[in-house]
Amino acid sequence: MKLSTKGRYGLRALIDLAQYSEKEPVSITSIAARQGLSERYLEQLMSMLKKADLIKSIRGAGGGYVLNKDVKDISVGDVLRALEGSLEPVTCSGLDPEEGCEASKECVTKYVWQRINDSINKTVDEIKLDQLVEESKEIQAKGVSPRSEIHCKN
Amino acid sequence: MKLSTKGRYGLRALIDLAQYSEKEPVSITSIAARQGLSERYLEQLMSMLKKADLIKSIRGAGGGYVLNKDVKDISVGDVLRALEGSLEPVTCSGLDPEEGCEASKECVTKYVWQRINDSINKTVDEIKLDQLVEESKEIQAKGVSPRSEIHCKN
DNA sequence: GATTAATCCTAGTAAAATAATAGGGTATGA
DNA sequence: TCATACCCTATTATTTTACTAGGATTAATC
Repeated sequence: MKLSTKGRYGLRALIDLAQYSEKEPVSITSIAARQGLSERYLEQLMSMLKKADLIKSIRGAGGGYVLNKDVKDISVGDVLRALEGSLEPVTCSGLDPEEGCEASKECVTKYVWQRINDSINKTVDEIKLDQLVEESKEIQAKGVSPRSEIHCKN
Repeated sequence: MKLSTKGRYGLRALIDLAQYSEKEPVSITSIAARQGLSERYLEQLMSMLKKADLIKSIRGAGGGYVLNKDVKDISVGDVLRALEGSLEPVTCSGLDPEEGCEASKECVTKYVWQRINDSINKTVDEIKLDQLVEESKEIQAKGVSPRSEIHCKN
């Protein structure tokens, strides 16, 4: 039940982007440098966020990315689902009656998976990007490692 | 964010065990046959459930496993944590202030991981084994595939 | 128009985790 | 003594993850 680096790095990257893209587009290079991530890997994550219409890109010199929605209209759930795919704890749980596995009728555990799925989605959809950006600004205002060499692995 | 077969098979196995162990110990062989699981793999899962004190074993001929607690005192959370380890969505999230990663102070996302963790645990701890056993009996009473050849992969 | 700074797209690959399989040992009832 | 069952550890095949790499396209600037 672990998130992959896609979800972890991607959420951090998007918070960073939200924080720095108010005046001009933010390049992958700059996000990667601030967050201590591989540029090439981050590129792929940004591509996924773009496909999910959370960000848009400006190509060419001076280009980069900007948000495609207001920070308050992007939830952590939107971000994680874009990067991780469905957050369902199982793949063939028959949560969707159309796509359920063939043993769905006699499946006792499917309600368990359904409830876990619902609670995860509810939780991540309640948290919006603006809250996290605010928090990030506060932490930086307090002067905690403005140019930290320590990078979180999450 | 997927559960492994450990959690999925193990929960099913424990529901099966709870249902059939009222009169006598239930062997791995019989659970594996009913649930369509590998005996050898299931053996490892049962060992984990035993280490977590959820079940106890009776060795030798006629032996098998029985529950070590009342069905109403075993939660899905107990089972999944025994099999999957912590259900935290990240490993070094600094959720525990003692063990947190070194970038913990400046970590914006840790509250997100904390909230996901809390909601998952709350959900799985609310569901007790007795509910699932009841439901399983009902399904079987309705005559849904009493000796089904179709086995759920979850 | 050339250069440079960017995103874009696909493929490949090393490492880690997962899901089993396998072999042999120990206990116990008939 | 034999068959049935749990016990414990090691090995292995497969899958997934987390990158790395190459090269194409776009656009601003010199």
